[in-house]
Amino acid sequence: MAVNLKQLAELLGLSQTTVSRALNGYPEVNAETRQRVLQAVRETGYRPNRAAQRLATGKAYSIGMVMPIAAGIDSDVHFGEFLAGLGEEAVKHDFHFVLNPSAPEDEEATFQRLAASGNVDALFLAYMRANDPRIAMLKSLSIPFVVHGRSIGETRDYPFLDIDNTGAFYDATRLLIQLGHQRIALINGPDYLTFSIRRMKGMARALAEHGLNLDEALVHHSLMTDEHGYRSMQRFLQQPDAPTAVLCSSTVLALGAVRAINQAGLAIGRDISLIAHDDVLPMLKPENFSVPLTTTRSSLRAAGGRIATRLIAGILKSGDYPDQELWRAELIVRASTGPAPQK
Amino acid sequence: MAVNLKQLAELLGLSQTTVSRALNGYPEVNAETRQRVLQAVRETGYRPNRAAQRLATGKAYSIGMVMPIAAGIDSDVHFGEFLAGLGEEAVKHDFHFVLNPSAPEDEEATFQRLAASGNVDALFLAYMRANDPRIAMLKSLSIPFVVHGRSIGETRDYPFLDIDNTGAFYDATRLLIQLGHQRIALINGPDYLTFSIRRMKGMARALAEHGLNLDEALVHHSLMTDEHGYRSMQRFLQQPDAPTAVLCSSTVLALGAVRAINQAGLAIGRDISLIAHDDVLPMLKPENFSVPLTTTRSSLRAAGGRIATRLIAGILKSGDYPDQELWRAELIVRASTGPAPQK
DNA sequence: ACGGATATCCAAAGCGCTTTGGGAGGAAAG
DNA sequence: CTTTCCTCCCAAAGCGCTTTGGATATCCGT
Repeated sequence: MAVNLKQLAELLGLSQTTVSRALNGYPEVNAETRQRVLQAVRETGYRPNRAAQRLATGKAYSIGMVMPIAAGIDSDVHFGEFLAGLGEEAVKHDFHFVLNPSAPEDEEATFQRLAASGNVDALFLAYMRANDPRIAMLKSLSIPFVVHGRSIGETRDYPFLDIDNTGAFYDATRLLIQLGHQRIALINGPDYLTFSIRRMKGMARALAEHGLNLDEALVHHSLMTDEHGYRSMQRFLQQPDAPTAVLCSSTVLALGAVRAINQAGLAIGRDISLIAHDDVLPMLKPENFSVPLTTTRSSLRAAGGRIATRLIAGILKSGDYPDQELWRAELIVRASTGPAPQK
Repeated sequence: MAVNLKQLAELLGLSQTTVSRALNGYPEVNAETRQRVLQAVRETGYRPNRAAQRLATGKAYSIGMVMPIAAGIDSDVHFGEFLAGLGEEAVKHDFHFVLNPSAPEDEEATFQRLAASGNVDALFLAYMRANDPRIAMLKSLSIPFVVHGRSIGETRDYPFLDIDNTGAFYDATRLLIQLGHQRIALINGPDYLTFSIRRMKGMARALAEHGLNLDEALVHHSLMTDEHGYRSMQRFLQQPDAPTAVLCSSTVLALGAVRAINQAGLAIGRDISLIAHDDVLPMLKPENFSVPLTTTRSSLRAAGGRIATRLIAGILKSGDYPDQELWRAELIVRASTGPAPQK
């Protein structure tokens, strides 16, 4: 049923060469001819055979991903969401995945094997850490890659997509300060991940600008599960001088935090304000919380899609995308923030 | 650097045909010659070019997966773990993935597109529901597939890998009954998934055999997050005639349940017994709970690997695996179970 | 009207593998 | 001593695409 290039060319009375060129956007083909070809493609439903293309071009048409299987990552709620974005976009372009789970200790070997296998045209990297050794490694591998997030402390001369974590939490903190809050807590992600580091920095900066200090007793780092959110919040509330506002690095953490707050008999948005970072997880919408959450929002799925798009465009040399992107998170005010309670 | 078939053949003074046959296990090749070939492969590090193989054989050497993006599935903690198993095994055989996220409503179209694309040799299906319409659909698609789990109510004439959920919870329940428990609660997964249905059935059967009834007030169905585990347990404990034992469909649920129990001031293994199903999630080991958990154990990652193995063997027509497998879960007794408290 | 651009198109050579259709040589059979 | 039959090997034809290296025709200025 499926036609191939040869048949299509015959049908059009053209050579394979011309048809191929028409399809791949080469200039040496008459505009009218190109239209005819495109039309015929539509009518016949012609789809180039990827295997043949791979063989002829040497491209793999697939992107590799080393899936970390360290604790708290592979089973991370956020990971699936990001993956969905990648997959969605990849499938549109008929690209494959090579998913390679790997323990941190043999990550390097895994990357090398993947790059050498010729099975992938590009690699993708996530869960960036400060001074992440993996980026130097990837650079030496001579295979294109894009990083989700960005390292800290290295020259920033590699392609990445990150959100402005510093800015997001700076904005959020400033809002809280403007509302009169002085003691603000932070329930953050793991302390070795760059987004955590930056969010804390953003918060510290906003505080500093208003002559306030970041109280270390009000900062917790942990995996982003709601259990951890719950426990952190509970401990904050038990402190002698409990915070009147709290920032959460994920709505998942916020889920637990909210529970702890309710349990303490406090009212969110009145007794205590809460702002969470919202990765736009479909099953956890901030507007559906009993008290709708004020959030800094940036879709994780969209990020996955964007990275796939860039990776693919890079491989195909189609389209031109910036090499480095920093997305701003929107600060969306809902009911979980309010003026600081008067003593 | 990388050698190809032609070079390898030249090096050996053989034809490509013979080398190819030696490698692919054809009989018409002298045993000694085959050894020489194998030796040369080891020395040169020859790896067949997958693109060329795909083109020549028409096989895709990749397996397709429709990743459901319905609430509570894609971001499921358990999904990543399963995926890791699949990926690990696939990569060993140099197989690719085609990850296709799809909303339930266009799942059918997604499957069809995937099957028709010629980009995958086999499909994989999970999150089985009772009378799942997808298996009839897959059968009509004339593309091999394996199901993780199994449907209920249909003729069971399709390849699957499932664990004996009924048996697992039957065993668990029987143990509790033997320990003197009469009122046993169940914190289960979503009620439309077959594993939930079967686990409840297993529990009911064990109860019935001892003249006990399953009390509907003691059964909750929900997504398997610890939040839900917490809430369910809390509600159970508030009932007038609270249960003395509880079964959880996941250690994630157990996490929440344990929290609720502790909070109620009860001692696990003495005041109340708990048995959870353990999918062997690396970040949530039952032996690391404050009171080590008695569990029914079956590794989700192993299941993923096994399915990949079977799928790949089926495509390569190498090896012979059973078409249908039912794994028994082990009942492992730890400290969270004990005799029912005397009134 | 003519050499040289310019615009369009094509034939054919791969890419690296599998597979078809033999062919040589020796053993078994007649 | 032929004839037949294995056993083991090979040459060559694809698989469906891209790309090189021209062809051919048209158009330009002079």
